[in-house]
Amino acid sequence: MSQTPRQSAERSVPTSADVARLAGVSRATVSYVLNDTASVRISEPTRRRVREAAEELGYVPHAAARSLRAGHTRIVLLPTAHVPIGPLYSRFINELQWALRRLDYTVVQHGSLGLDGDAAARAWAELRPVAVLSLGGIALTPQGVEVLKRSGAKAVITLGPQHVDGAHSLVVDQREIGSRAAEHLLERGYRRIGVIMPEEPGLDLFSEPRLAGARQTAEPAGATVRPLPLAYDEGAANALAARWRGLGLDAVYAYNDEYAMLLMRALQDTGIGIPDETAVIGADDLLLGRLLRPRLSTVRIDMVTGEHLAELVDRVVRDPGGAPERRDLMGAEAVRREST
Amino acid sequence: MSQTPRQSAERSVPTSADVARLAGVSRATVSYVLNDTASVRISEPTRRRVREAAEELGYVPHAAARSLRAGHTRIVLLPTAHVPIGPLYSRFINELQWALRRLDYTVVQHGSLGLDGDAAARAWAELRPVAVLSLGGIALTPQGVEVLKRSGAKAVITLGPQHVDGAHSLVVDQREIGSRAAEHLLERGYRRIGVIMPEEPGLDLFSEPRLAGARQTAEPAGATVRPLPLAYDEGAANALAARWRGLGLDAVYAYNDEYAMLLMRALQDTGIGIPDETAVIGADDLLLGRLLRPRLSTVRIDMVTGEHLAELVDRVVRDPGGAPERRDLMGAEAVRREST
DNA sequence: TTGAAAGCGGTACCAT
DNA sequence: ATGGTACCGCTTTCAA
Repeated sequence: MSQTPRQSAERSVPTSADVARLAGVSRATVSYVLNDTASVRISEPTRRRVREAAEELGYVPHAAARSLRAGHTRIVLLPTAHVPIGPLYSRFINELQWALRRLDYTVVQHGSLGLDGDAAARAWAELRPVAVLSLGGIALTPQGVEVLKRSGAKAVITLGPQHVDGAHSLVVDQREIGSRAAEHLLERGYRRIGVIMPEEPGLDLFSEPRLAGARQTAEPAGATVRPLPLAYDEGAANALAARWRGLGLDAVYAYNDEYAMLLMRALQDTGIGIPDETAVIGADDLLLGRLLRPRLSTVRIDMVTGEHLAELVDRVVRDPGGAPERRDLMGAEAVRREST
Repeated sequence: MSQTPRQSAERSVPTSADVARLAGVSRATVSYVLNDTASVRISEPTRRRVREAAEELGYVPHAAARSLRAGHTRIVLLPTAHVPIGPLYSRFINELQWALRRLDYTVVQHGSLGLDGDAAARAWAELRPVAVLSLGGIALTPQGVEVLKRSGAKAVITLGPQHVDGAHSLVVDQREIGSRAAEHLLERGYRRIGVIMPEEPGLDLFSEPRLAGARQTAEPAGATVRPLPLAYDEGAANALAARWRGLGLDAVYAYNDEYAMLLMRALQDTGIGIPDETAVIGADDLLLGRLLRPRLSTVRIDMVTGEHLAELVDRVVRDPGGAPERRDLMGAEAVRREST
């Protein structure tokens, strides 16, 4: 009774050598059996002995040792931005992770903690990822790409506003969204357009190009575009609403549906009629927009799905030389409801 | 011109041996210099030569080789549930990741893809994580914990509804939330309480205990509690609203603010007065609740922060024998606005 | 101050 | 059908 109750108290992690010893075979044989190596025939009794020994010891292979020997990993590195960005985006990331898991990759999220692009790339390269998938906002320079590729990355894929030299870069242009919003407002006859610019740090990566898109579309048509900074907070919205009439705007593109809801409420509380006095359009087509009164017009964004992107990663990993994808990654389309 | 333009075209990843060769020193010296090993003095000229050689070759150490040698990793494994669960939760996860990064851990998200608890634990153990942090909903059995600990995990921490044998488990009780909501409704004099149960798969992990909490509090006080399944979708909400009066309820706890908004809109469209005919309370204290009319009463949830949890992980890793944390991890408090 | 060498845990080639 | 063994890249005694 005073003895070790179970072998589970053993303090050492069993290795394949332990399994081999217990089964009375060599480490090679253990490896063959446990990996079902096709190129070698092992007798059924031996297989059983090995399996039982492994089971009994609770043997678990050591991923690092394995990939050291193999010379490559199945790690897909996902550099992560610090800011959490909306329900749409986090759903996308989640989807992506699961799709990658399903393809048997190990997903490593890796924030770069204020390291500059190249130092970050070096830190990532230490893990010898087979692929790096950089999703917007993360600096990745051509040199960084070089480092990663030299360290064995088969696929370096960026998803962002511009092409990155050396990487397989999917250009997703946020300007499209602002452009569709502006286009819609113009069609409805509005000419003095405000554009909400979230003050939350990190979002400028999205808001700036959206503003630019709105400008590109509106200004040539003779409309004016005015950026309006706004924090995601009731007080800020009320303050903006209080000076609204002085701004002389007849419409506003509110970055996304959440900011639109915030602003719309403040405007309504100030007695500003929507859409009569000011039209409001959001983006993302969230359910909440349909629940507002008036129902919120919005820009629906069709992003590439996580599944699709995971497949792309896999394809590039298998055939790094393949031609870069050139599909459109994002479609955007205005949806008229009642607020415009 | 037809030659290799830069050394970057070399196909092999430089190792510390390459650096040693170029610097004219041994691999040991390279290791000493690059790691600033304190226990050994290397002359300044040598240091420089090594550093320059490393720089020139673009040397990046191999994390797997290092941790194989070291016998341990800095990996914190985060088993991930498939379902994305609300803005609060994803913010929490994000915070946690960053806090762990700041403490120099490598965060690996790992979905278990339909493996059962023990098989999943085995898969996780392959990575030899120094810590495993299981956040609710992920099955982790006592045997799984054993496997992980034997594989070298210093900390196996679970955050969930119940204690897991062998793990350092932080019990966070979702019932508290339902209980606070019910308590608030009772205080305001309501007695026939509906509880919205999201139909989205995965959320039952949260909604069931919240319902149980509401029951525990309401029924002893002579109130009735009626669960009401609802999909996150306008049509479903309208259908529920259409049969609302037949249900004979005077109040409803709507799982969280988002479902509350959905339901409230449908009830209002049906001409049901809030709170006069039916009171509504949500949970999570999202901004959107304050933007509704009437303003939405809610249950504010004070979860442990990501930073705090990361510190706990670090503490347990450093001192695995330490006494289990016993702080309350979640506070919940009803916030009255206008909908109750 | 520096170098030689053992060894971490697997895998796969070459013998037997 | 199985075993011996070199090797993946790095760290860390131990000697010189």
